Amino acid sequence: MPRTPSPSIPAQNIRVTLKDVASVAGVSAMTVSRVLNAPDTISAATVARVREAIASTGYVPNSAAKALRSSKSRLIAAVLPTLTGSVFLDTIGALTAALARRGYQLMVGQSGYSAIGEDQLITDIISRRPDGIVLTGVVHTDEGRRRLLASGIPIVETWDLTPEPLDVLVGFSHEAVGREVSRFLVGKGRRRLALIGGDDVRSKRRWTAFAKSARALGVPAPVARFVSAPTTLAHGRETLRALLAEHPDVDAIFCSSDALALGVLIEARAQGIDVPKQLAVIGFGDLNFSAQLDPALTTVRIDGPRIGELAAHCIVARALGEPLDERIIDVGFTIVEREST
Amino acid sequence: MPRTPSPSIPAQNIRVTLKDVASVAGVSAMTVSRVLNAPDTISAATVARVREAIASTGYVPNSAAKALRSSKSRLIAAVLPTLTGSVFLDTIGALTAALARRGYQLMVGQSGYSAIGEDQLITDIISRRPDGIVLTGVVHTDEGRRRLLASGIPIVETWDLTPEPLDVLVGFSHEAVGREVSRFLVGKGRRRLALIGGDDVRSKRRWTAFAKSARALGVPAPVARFVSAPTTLAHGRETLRALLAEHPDVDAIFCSSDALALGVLIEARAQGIDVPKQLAVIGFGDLNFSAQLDPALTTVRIDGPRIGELAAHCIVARALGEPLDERIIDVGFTIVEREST
DNA sequence: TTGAAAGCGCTAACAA
DNA sequence: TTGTTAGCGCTTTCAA
Repeated sequence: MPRTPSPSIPAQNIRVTLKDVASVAGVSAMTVSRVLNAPDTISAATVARVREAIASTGYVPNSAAKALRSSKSRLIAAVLPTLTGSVFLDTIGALTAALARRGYQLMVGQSGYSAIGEDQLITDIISRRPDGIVLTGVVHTDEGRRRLLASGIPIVETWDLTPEPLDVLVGFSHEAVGREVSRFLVGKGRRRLALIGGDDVRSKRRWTAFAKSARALGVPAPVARFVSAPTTLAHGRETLRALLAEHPDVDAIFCSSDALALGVLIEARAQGIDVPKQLAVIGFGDLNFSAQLDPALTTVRIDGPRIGELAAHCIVARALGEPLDERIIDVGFTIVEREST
Repeated sequence: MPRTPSPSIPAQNIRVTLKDVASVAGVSAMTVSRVLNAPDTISAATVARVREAIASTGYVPNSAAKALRSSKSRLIAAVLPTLTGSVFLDTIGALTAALARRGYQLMVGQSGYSAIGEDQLITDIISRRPDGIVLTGVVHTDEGRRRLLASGIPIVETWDLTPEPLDVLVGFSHEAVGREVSRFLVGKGRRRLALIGGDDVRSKRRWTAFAKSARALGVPAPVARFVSAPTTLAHGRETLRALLAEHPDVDAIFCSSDALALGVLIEARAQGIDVPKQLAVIGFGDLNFSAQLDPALTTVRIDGPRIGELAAHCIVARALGEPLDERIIDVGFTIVEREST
């Protein structure tokens, strides 16, 4: 019978309640509650006695009861397209850690890359009455935005500087990225620019600014190819092949992800194309392998963990009704120049 | 005042309760509850009337009240070391999706690679009264295991075939991986084996079996280098350099992750070492870029999403008190042979 | 097929 | 500093 708890385990039972602790300690339930939530208001002797009772009974508070009574769930919901291979992972990881430090738990919802199921997801989230919702790289249907807003739950959007945020926003301007990358490439003497991106809204916004800026700088109109998200190395290889077949004179490529860029690098080598001499390649994301590639990959770096930490700060402040210095935080980005351009 | 909800938004309010819906529909609260949870027991006409009232009021159930009364939270907690760069991501992603399909939400806890804070994490998790807990790649302190068990909450461990599972287990044998990889390499004529791994328990278990099997096959004792988790490409480069400096005759390397293996590949190329002629390289994880590398990387493939789906199946079955066919599920692994060996 | 009463475990509000 | 009362929103149980 290896699964029977050994007798050394205290009589911990999931059904131990505040009342049980109270009667063991010889105080009222309210006093136990105060020891847990505001020990300063209770005499040291009582606190000690109650703490002992808690330990001996193995009491663990019931968050559902707490949430029901106090209307505070200490739960934050995060919505992102998918967990798998996501550029948002560092953000979500940092968010989880920063929230845990503040006594909040994270609930994860994957919206997928389509709007299907989003409605159900939103209902599920609202039904938990989280103290806040962090949206990451998610574009909502109007209906979804409306329901989220109507719920009255504080919302922080991240990874995007939209013109009309729902409430608080922590991100950067994808337009600025597109513009600066095209300036950077043209500044390096490139004239036939191209972009390979995912078919998501953020990538499209970078493209629009990229193309517009290139034209303003007097070089020929760039060309673009879009692949279905999430973007992979294989996409990069295939798309470079197709792109060069049609536009052999392209001399610079902006890839929507470092994975795509790695694919481009590999395909270029396979075709005997010299990077950066014949072709400049710049990625997006600065994954941990990018600096180590040969040639080392020039890329756009976003401080994902910082976004997560700021989002945690903002959403907790909003949840507690504290004032926020700014409603829109631009974390910016950096073009990390390496060997591939 | 752009933040004031537009008047077209229905009077959705987070404070709409079952009672409100009931009075709008002209029925009792209990009837509304039944329409939501067991519509078959209610007449079609009443169902329609209640559904209308729900829509017009914008009612969203309160999970905390539901959980408190019914002792069912429809919440599953997942514990993993870290979200960032984790080999478990596909598993967690699939788990989240599979649970959502069954009406369950996922709560994420990061235990870190140390035991610090694990105790607090466990308390936080138990206090939510999740219907189940999925443990992924986490080795617990005895105290932690005891408290988890004492909580009475169903537990599924994943990614590991430990000799004494807490309850249900979905994983594979790290010993078998180590053994098979050494057999594979020796079968290819290699004799001076080496391993580069993370300093986690699973990696160490693979190493022990790898070394033992190699000796049994009559080749010299393999050498190993361990780096702090999570493993990166940079670790791979550095460690290969150090390893070859000391053991220049090594002719095969088993890396604990494909990221490490990529680093080894890059460093080998930088040093003018021919892979696979002079050095065979095998990774672990089969990341999406591994097949595209040059040379394409031989690696050990684990079906991460399958583990997540099976874990979802098991934990939900346990939560509902349904019988389970097996308590230990071995998903196995595959050595995917490519160009690097 | 529907309703009424009770209470899940906790804390806000008030009282002592 | 501590206790009492009431009730958060829902579902279990019993009754009709």
